[in-house]
Amino acid sequence: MAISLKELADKAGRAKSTVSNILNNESTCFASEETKKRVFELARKCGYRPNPLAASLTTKKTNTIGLAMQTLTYEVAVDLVVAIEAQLWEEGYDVYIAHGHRTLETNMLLIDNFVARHVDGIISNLSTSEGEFREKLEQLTKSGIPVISISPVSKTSCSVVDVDRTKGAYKLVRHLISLGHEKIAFFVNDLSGATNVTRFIGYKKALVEAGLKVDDKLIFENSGTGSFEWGVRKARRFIESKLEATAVFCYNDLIAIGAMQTFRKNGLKVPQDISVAGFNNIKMCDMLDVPLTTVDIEMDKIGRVSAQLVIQQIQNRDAATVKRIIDPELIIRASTGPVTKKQS
Amino acid sequence: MAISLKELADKAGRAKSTVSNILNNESTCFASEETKKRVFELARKCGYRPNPLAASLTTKKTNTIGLAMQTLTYEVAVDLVVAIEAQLWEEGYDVYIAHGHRTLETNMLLIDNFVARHVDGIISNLSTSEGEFREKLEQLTKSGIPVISISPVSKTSCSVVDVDRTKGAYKLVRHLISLGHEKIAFFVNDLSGATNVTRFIGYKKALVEAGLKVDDKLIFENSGTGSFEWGVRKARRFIESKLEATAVFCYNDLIAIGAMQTFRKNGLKVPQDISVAGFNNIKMCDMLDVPLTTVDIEMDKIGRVSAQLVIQQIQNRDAATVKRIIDPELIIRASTGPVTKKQS
DNA sequence: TATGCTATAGAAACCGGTTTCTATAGCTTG
DNA sequence: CAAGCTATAGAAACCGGTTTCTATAGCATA
Repeated sequence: MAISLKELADKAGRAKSTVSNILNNESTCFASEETKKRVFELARKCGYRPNPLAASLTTKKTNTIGLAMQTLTYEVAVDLVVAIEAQLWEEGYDVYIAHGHRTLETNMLLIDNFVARHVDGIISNLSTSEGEFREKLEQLTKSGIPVISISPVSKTSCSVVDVDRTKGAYKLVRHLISLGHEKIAFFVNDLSGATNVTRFIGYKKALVEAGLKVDDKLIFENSGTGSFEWGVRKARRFIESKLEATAVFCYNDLIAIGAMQTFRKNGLKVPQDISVAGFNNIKMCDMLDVPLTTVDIEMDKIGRVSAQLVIQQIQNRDAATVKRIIDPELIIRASTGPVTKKQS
Repeated sequence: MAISLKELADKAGRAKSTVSNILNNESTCFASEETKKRVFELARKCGYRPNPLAASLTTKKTNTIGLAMQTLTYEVAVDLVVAIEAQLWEEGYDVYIAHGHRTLETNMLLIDNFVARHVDGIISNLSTSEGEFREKLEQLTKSGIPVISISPVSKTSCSVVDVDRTKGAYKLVRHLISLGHEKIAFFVNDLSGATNVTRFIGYKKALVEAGLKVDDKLIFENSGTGSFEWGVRKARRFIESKLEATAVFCYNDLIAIGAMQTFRKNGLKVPQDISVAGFNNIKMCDMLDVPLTTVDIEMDKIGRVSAQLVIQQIQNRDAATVKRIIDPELIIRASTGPVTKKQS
């Protein structure tokens, strides 16, 4: 079906090196205008498309990026993929997608596989950042394969693009404080997770700055999936424990949505009796009976930036690695409001 | 960094053809046991990984599948991608992902790009099924590149895996009828869209079978995005038009959710005053104050089947093309209930 | 007229594998 | 002892490009 360079060259009555030159260096090549024209026309007529596999063999470029995702089922992850894919497509790169299956081992395999495929660069949104994995990323960067990590990787030499979740949490909690809230509960599923800690830091910072105390009883932590159901369970426990908190900051939107629904089912009005806020700004926030106040982490922007960055580093191998931490925006909706009842 | 076959062969004191043979045909190759052992050990020690680009050049296989998605931002699309990627990864295939940008032209480019990349097979979830595009898919199938289309492509020679949306709609509407509903509105965004028509057919079939008439006034059709907001608008119009319908069947869940919320905000109780049903069974259905009755289209299953099918057809080039139409399941939740008020 | 430059193009090597075809040593068999 | 196998391995061609290096024709120059 597909015609080869050799065949095309034969038809044009020229050597394949000549034809290759014409096709790749239209402007600088020394072929005569007439020959050029003939070759281009013939190529078009025959629908010639160079075999990128063969080309890669010598050029050492595949015009391919490996995108490793920890998960795809969460909405923000999808926003990321969409933005990355769109941007890379525009720039002429194709993207291999792979999603981790939770274990460090699989994640290592994913990356190795990308390397074996000779991708030009890697964008990793894997959540692993443990020693062995971090080392691998560093090693890749050093060996000339640009790596962009979308997720906090401390003390690493690879580039990082991420959201400043600490700042986001800080902004959110300041907002709650400005509404008069002094006892603000924090629903978080696992403080050992990197992105969770960052939010906790922002939470504490805002409280401390306002002269409020950080009360351990208000931290609802335990490991879980970060799901809607988890939010429901947490909210039940919250109600049972009869705390005086007037606001709840949930580490993600789904949890907030589960919590909010549970509060309302139990006769608590949101935001009159209790303010609820989430994190991430998934589309659902706007579809609720009481729209959810949250922090927009702008995953599409992160995606675009990551894609641009990886291309930049491919084109300029010895460009310095970069940390780009994006400042998220507070989205105020109806689920948070001023304190109405007196605190005892 | 990476060691080549030639270098490995030199270290082993053997010709590269010999080493290649050992590595690829462990069992049938004629090399002496001792040589085999030495080669394997050396390969492991040096971390030898064959360059798949070079190999593909002669084998004509890239162990690569192109996955073309019309959209990625809708939840069912993600379920599909996850299932496909997971299945293909298990079988040793890598997947190129690309998502269309709405136009027929871009979709054609996507496919051409996959072909140029020499993918072993293509899974297409593009919504285009117009003449030119269908022809392209057929042509690929004929030229030996297996294509699985996840979306109705009529009269085509490529394989199709899809949900029987007609049956799903039929089941759903029968359910409503069994609850006593006789006037059932249908919210659909564009009856010229292929998957929308299928639902409409099921809707009509169930009505006709039950001896009920299909009332044009109950069909709320116009083009739109199929979004939550669209459902809100439709529901407002529905309320204004003071129809006597006691149930609404929405062509997707988001629309149903928007509609349901609007009904409730306007004082209509769901399901007491009006039953609402959707289609697709997105996760949100279970998180609502009134969980949504819907049809589960089992995208993960579709994904797995598509992946298996494409591999099957790669391994057996002259396998017949297949149409596999999966029977979706009705999921009954709280948003639909028996008719309570007398119909006038 | 010999020399040298320029414009154009071809030959050949290479990328890193796979595959086919050939070679040889050592043994068995007639 | 010659003929023929068998077991093992190497040589070479090939896949489809890119890149470098060489060749030649035609013209200007000394």
